[in-house]
Amino acid sequence: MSKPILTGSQRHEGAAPSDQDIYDRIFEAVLDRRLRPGAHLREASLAEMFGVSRTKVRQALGKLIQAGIAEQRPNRGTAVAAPTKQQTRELLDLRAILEPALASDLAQRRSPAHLERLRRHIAREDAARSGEQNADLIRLTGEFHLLLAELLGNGLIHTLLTGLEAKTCLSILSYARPDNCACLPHEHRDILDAIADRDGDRARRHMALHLEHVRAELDLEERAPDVFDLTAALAVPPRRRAR
Amino acid sequence: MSKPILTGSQRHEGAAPSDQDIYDRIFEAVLDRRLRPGAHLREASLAEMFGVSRTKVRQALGKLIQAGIAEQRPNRGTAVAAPTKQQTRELLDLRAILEPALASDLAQRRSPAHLERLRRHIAREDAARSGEQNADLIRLTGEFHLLLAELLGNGLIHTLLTGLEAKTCLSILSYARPDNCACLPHEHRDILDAIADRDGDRARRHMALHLEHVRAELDLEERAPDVFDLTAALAVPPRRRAR
DNA sequence: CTTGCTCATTTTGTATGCGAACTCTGCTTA
DNA sequence: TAAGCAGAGTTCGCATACAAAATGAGCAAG
Repeated sequence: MSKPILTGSQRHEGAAPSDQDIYDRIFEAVLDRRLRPGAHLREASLAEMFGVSRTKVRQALGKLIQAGIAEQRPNRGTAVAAPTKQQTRELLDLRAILEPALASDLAQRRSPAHLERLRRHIAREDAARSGEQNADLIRLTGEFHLLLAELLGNGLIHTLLTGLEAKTCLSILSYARPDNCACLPHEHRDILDAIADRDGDRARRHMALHLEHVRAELDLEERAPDVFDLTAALAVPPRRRAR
Repeated sequence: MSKPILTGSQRHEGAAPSDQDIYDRIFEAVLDRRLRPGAHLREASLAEMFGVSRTKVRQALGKLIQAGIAEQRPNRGTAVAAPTKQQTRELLDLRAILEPALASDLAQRRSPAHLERLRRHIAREDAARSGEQNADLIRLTGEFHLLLAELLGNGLIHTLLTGLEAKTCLSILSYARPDNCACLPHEHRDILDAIADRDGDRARRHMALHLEHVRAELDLEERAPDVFDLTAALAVPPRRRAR
């Protein structure tokens, strides 16, 4: 029964974190790619880290499972979800439907304040890219998509997209090709320019193209697992564990 | 400590229901509009009904809250969510983005088996309509939209749409105009016909039109609540309680 | 050297108990 | 008559306790 390692909520230093706080902390860790697919979420460890009982941790884990961020195997605990290739395709299909439409909508109803926030965001992306701050860059490129939803003012879509972004992180960690480069630097800017011009169709096309490139950087082929040579089959583990 | 009133899971008569079973039961009740917005979900009652402890009920409620189907007020328990007009507009905006695209996609890749299932479903809708089985009709018209997602074979979208459908039920119960008629009978058939013709654009347009009609049947105006006459303000309660 | 078994340890799943917050009812007081 | 207060009763929030299941180590047998 040692002191909690992590501080409580953001508000009061001494307040016990709520289950939502625990949920958010784990969620953020997934977004920042510090938690990899398959990572085991042991209840006792989390309870000690946050300074609460397992009951609260369990509620947070239940919500993560509900959101598709974590997976539960009976009597074997909870782990960060490891999406299949099929699930990854479904995820990208959904984003390909949603986000081009969002970009188009925003282009048509944007305000100068919207534009200013988008410009500031892309400036931060550029700064992180030139400064070689890779962790920041990864986070910022994800948040660009969330910013579009936020500027649209639709909280439901923003929440939905936040979950999709987290799942996308897990898919990327699972299936990124070894030679993957980060997002092409100009793609977010192309979308911004189209929005600035109030050109909905162009914004839609650039977003669709951008998402296609994300997909192209993943290896989503369903290879036939007809390998009887155990050594060859198991020599290269499919990136489950943390390095 | 009486015997559970509701039977356990669908599988084994004597098995204790899991939290997912409890979640599903409440979810179905929302879809069937037997649970109205604001209905109180008392933990002890549910625990007794399902023959489990409050702990499991609490997990199910936590997931319902996460899904946006239930709302929690601190120290005052959990209730079925009562969406605001703003949330209802956001919900319909999202469906207006998603579902026309789904209809279009399905039209382009449909198989004869798909068509057969859609036809059978609409036949059941017609039967319920002519037989005056209103409860069945309401359920079936909702399930039509889920069937499209199911036929597309995208489990993520199907899950998403199931949640949106439940929220739509809650919005309809909250804001349906008093003179609302049910869905126009031909609209689902129009969508089916366009899919049968592999006409993606027509399917998209009919779905968009259908969703606009759903929205038109709701009263989503934000009236200024500047009413100081309490009698007039409270004489017509905004349909919270069960009739 | 491998395979199969047993037992201690760890981890999860569920129920129960206790304290805190809220609601409701009835009494007091102006 | 209406407002305010106090008490009991109810319901929720959380931690703890205990039972069931799985993991891993160690040992014995083939």
